[in-house]
Order: sequence, then C-alpha cells, then structure tokens
Amino acid sequence: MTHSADYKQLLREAGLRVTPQRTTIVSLLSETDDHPNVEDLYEKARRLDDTVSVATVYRTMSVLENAGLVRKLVLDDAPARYEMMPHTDHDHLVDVDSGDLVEIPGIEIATLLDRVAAEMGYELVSHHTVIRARKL
Amino acid sequence: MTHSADYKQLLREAGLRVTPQRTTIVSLLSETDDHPNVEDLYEKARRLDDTVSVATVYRTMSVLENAGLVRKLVLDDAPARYEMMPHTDHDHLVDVDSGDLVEIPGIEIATLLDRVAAEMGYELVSHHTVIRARKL
DNA sequence: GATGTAAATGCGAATTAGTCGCATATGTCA
DNA sequence: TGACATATGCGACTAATTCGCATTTACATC
Repeated sequence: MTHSADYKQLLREAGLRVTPQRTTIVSLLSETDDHPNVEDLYEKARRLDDTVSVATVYRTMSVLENAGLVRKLVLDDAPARYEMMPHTDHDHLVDVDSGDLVEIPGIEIATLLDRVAAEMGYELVSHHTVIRARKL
Repeated sequence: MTHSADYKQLLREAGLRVTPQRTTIVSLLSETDDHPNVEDLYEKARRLDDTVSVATVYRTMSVLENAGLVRKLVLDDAPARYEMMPHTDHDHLVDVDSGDLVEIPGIEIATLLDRVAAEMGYELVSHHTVIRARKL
C-alpha cells in the first residue's frame, strides 16, 4: 500500500491539479490488478469519498489519459476499461468464453508494429492490440 | 461494377436470406474503398432504396459480421466502421493528424499474434490491431 | 494567512450509438 | 400457391459518455 502522497506527486508532476477526487481515483487504479471500467471506479471511489460523481470519473480518466498516466482499453461490446500506464509495455487478450481480460507480456508486438509503421512512412504514436482467443 | 446477382449469391452461400436491403448494403460495402460506418451506409443505401431503415443497417451489419462476410472495426472515439471481409488479411493505421484510416498490408502482424496466443495456451479467434501514427 | 482567478466538481439534462418490441411484409421451401 | 419463419420499419428504449451551468476549490501571489 503506497502512501497517497505518492499519487499526489504523480499528478503534480504531470502538471495536473491535485484534487481529492483525482487522488482517490489514481490510488484505486494504481492498487488494483484488474482493469476496471468507469462504473467500477465510481463505486469504489464512492466508498472512500462520497462526493465523487460519475462525471468526474469520466473527466478524470480523460485527463489522465491525455497526460499519459493511464491507458484506455476500448473493447468491442463493453464499456472502456482503464489501467495505469504500464511501465512494461503489453497488449491484451480476451478469453471469448469467459470474458476474462489477460495481459500479453513482452515487447514483441510493439516492436513489430513500430517497424511496420516506419515502413509505411509513419511514426508510431500508440497502438492498440486486442486478441480474442479460446483456451486450447 | 459487379452485377448484383453476385451479391445475392454471396448472401445465399452464407446461408442468409436474400432481401433487397441486404443486397443493397452488401453491394455498397463491396464497391467502396473506404471504411464506412452505419450512418454512411444508411445514407447511401437510402438513395438507392428509400425503404431501408437504420435499424436494418445495424441488424444487417451484425448478421454479416456473424456470417464472417464483414469485419467490424472498433475505434476509440468514433462509431464502428465496416469492411467486407478481406481476403488478404490486414490491419489498420489511423493518421492522428488527418483522421485517415489506411490499411496495413501483409500477414506479419497476424502471424505474430497467432504465435503469441499459442504460447499463452490459447487458440486465436480474431484480433484487432489499430496503430495510431503520424506521418514522418 | 487572505485573496483572485482559472480550473475542477456535482448535478441533471442532453447526446450518441446501438438495441428492442411489435405489427406488417416478404423470402423460402414444400 | 400457401404456410411459416424471418426480416423489416418504426419509434421507443438503453447504455455509455458528454455537456452546461452554478458552485466550489486549488494554487499562485501578495
């Protein structure tokens, strides 16, 4: 359990205003293993601070995403999920039977996409890879 | 310009009922280079056949997708776009400055993802890769 | 610490993309 | 041709997200 001062620091360093709502949201997202959506975050945040509104969760996620602190995972037929910007780059795999979302470790995919973009005359800004798969 | 009988055939072979609306939609989608969304398709279809409704376009896209005739491209912050299922597999690159969507040719990406899934004990069902990039 | 100001928040209303229920129309198969 | 399942149009509905606006708050400056 990291001290909340760390999360405040994180916000400050990103040039963002430090509000209790943002601090709460960042700490929740930092200290979870899964990939919550806005509703999940809203409910958890509510328990810690009953002033936070859904609108703020949405706005905060957008701010954090723009600041490069969080990553938004857009799925086919479910609300977007979020994770703190991973230090170790990874992509995602959705188990089509269970709906589970698991991380694909490694930089292999990113490396390839980087090269592919370059070959097409582009500089890669970001990428989004979701594999849908079934357990063997 | 392909004869509409071909599109009817395509539907029939997929085990789907051949309706004028479906034929119109398939022909529009087959004969375009870009990746239209439902609204685009609806407007174009309307011009050819003023009975078609938005609901039918949505339903048709869903039917075609399930039948494996069409591929749905889910984007970050825009309505889904569609393309006829490509014979040559490819992924997509969005130019972040212009919003253009271009195709990434080749099977390199698919091959890698296939291998990655297998290494994790999964069989790949489908994948979705969108690169956001900027012209060099 | 007090204070001015831009930015953040809560609330509920609005918007957007997509789905659904139902009555009617139509494709398909015998 | 007739029967029946399926597709369609329409408008109502839902879910996810955004927005407008009045109020509050963070933070730079004094």
